[in-house]
Amino acid sequence: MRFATWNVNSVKARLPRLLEWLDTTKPDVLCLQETKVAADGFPSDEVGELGYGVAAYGQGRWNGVAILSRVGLDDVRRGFPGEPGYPDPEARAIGAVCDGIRFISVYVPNGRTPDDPHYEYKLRWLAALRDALVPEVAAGPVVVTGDYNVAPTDDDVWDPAVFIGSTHVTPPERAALAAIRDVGLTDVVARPLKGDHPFTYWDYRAGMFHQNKGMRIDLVYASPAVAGRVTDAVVDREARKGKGPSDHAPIVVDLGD
DNA sequence: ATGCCCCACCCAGTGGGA
Repeated sequence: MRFATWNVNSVKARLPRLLEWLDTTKPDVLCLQETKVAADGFPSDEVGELGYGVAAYGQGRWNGVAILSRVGLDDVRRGFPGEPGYPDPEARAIGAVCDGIRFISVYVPNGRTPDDPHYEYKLRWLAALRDALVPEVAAGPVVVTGDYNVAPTDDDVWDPAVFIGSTHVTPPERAALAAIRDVGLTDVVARPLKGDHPFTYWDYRAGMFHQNKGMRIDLVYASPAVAGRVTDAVVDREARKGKGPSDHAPIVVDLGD
């Protein structure tokens, strides 16, 4: 099985790139984030022509997550028990069982700045996700993947000095990630196609991609039954090139039997 | 060259992203 995660930064703006990528990469399951579209506006027909079913959770202009699968989409769940809102619920998590594995596509709140109320919201959201994952990990194979908006270590940003005082690297955010791993999930670190760091995000501005000044903030957290099947994991930086890319690259993971 | 910000709102400039 091949699965992937991709923050597409608007599924409508990215549709030509998404369809081309699906046609060449052929993942069985794709977890999407920042679809930025209500569920009834999702381009289900277009991806359906490539053989994919869709489970989408969207709210319009902001956020939005989805799972595409050509190996089934069972027991779809939007959000999770105890998920906080700001104050209303936001479309940041969707789960479904595909070929025996529960995939959960997550778009963690950005946090903005450490003194912003959105930062505290981000920490509450991560803590609630951790609690909600305990029974999921006990229930069966699970993959929790998406845009976590946290760089797990200083090696996961292009220059730690630049990020002092910023979100994405603070000890409480990293502790929240560690607490999620501690429920029994492994960080499946992808290999980079270029350079030493498997960055997944590069700012559109100032030629950051071309200088490989990126961050590893898109993560694949897998339970032991899945992590033990991983034969390859790669950041597809080719998808960050060319005309009209997302600012995030997909991560593609292959599983053996 | 991989090549120097983009998205949705909806037409103009604004808020959000990380």
